[in-house]
Parts: sequence; structure tokens; C-alpha cells
Amino acid sequence: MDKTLSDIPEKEIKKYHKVVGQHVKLLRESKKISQLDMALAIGIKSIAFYSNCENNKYDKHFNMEHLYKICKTLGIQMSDFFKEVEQDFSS
Amino acid sequence: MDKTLSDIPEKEIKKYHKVVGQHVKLLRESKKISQLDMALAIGIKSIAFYSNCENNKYDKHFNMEHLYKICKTLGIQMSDFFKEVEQDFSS
DNA sequence: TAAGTCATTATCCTATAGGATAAATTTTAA
DNA sequence: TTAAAATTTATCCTATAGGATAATGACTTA
Repeated sequence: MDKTLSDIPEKEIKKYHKVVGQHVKLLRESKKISQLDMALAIGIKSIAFYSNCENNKYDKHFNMEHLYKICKTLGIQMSDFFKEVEQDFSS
Repeated sequence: MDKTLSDIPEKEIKKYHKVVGQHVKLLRESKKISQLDMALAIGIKSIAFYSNCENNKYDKHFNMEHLYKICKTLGIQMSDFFKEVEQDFSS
């Protein structure tokens, strides 16, 4: 799709995805959960794909469903997750 | 993908998508913005698709990029958006 | 009553997100 | 050190999310 009609730059979205991935990684590591365990918990069978989502490689990123399940697995609220993301994002 | 490996039920995700759509609609209407204007603001050229995302028809739903742009257009934080969604969701 | 927004339903198409696989690399612990 | 566990890189495939299109309906006001 041609996204140029929106005045919100693609770069900004990319950065957001990146910060989201970084934050998932941070939270996961702080709870001593392996990528494999987290991936399986949220129904992703490929650690490689999961890894790429965390690290924003090959344009892979988490979607709403992933994040919902990740937050639930971590025992936190989406709103709290995004609050932390926002702090990182604007810094 | 076979999502049965995750113990978080599909029904729950569907409901979440639904509440998200309803909330976007609520906020959009409260700001007197038409579907067309919002769709264009976030780079969606099809009001039909946008409408289906708001109403969760044909399994259409907003993704992270959509929601990021919607929140920015509405002038609110993602975290605040999701806080409201959570209140609706658990009720 | 017609014309003009605004929104919804329905169907179809395709670019790509989601995922599989394999191999390399890095980390950990024995 | 070495073996295993954990992570990352890279490439490829395909199911479907994202979107186009068209027709319908609902509401407004001229």
C-alpha cells in the first residue's frame, strides 16, 4: 500500500516497532524467560521468527495479538507496557 | 498457523480486537471526525476497510501501525488508549 | 424528491507478515 | 574445552491481513 498519503512518517513507525521489540526483550530477560519459552507461550513455533521480532530484523515485528499474549504471560497490562515504551520512544 | 499451542484462547484475542475497534470509534466520534478523514489520516484509502476494522467485520482489525497513527491523530498516548480499552475489556 | 455525505456489507485480490528451516554464532555451565 | 542451550542470521514459502471495489442503506438538508 502507498502510505505516503498519511503525514506520519514510515521512519517513526519503524522506530516504534523497534522500541516495542527492545522492551519485550528487556522484560522477558528480567523474568528469566527464554525466547523459546516465550515464543511457545504466545503460540509462535519458530524461535527464529520470535528473535527477529524482538530485534526488528528483516522487518519482522510483533503485532497486537503477540503483544497481548506477551503482556499476559509477563503478568502486566498493555497500558503499562506502552507507558514504558513511550518513555523510551521519546528519549 | 496453529495457535492451539498457546493456552491463551483465540476467543480472548477476538474480543480484544473488538473492544479496540469500538474504542477507536468512540474516540473518533467524540472528536467529530468522519471515518473517511481518519482513514486518510492514517494512510488507509479504503473507508470500507476502515469501517470493517472499527466494527470487526470479516475478521478485520487494526494493527499496531494503525493504532499508533490513530492515537497520534487523536492526540492521545497509546498507553492511555489501552488503559481505556482494559476497563472495557474486563467489564 | 433528489442529491450528497457517511457508513456498512460483501466479495475479491495480492503484498507481505508470519512462519519454517537450516546453519552460524554466542553464551552458559560441566 | 567442550557440549549444550540460547540466540541470531539468512533464505524461502504461503496463508492471510490489508486493501480495492462496488453496491446498499441510512441520514441530512435543499
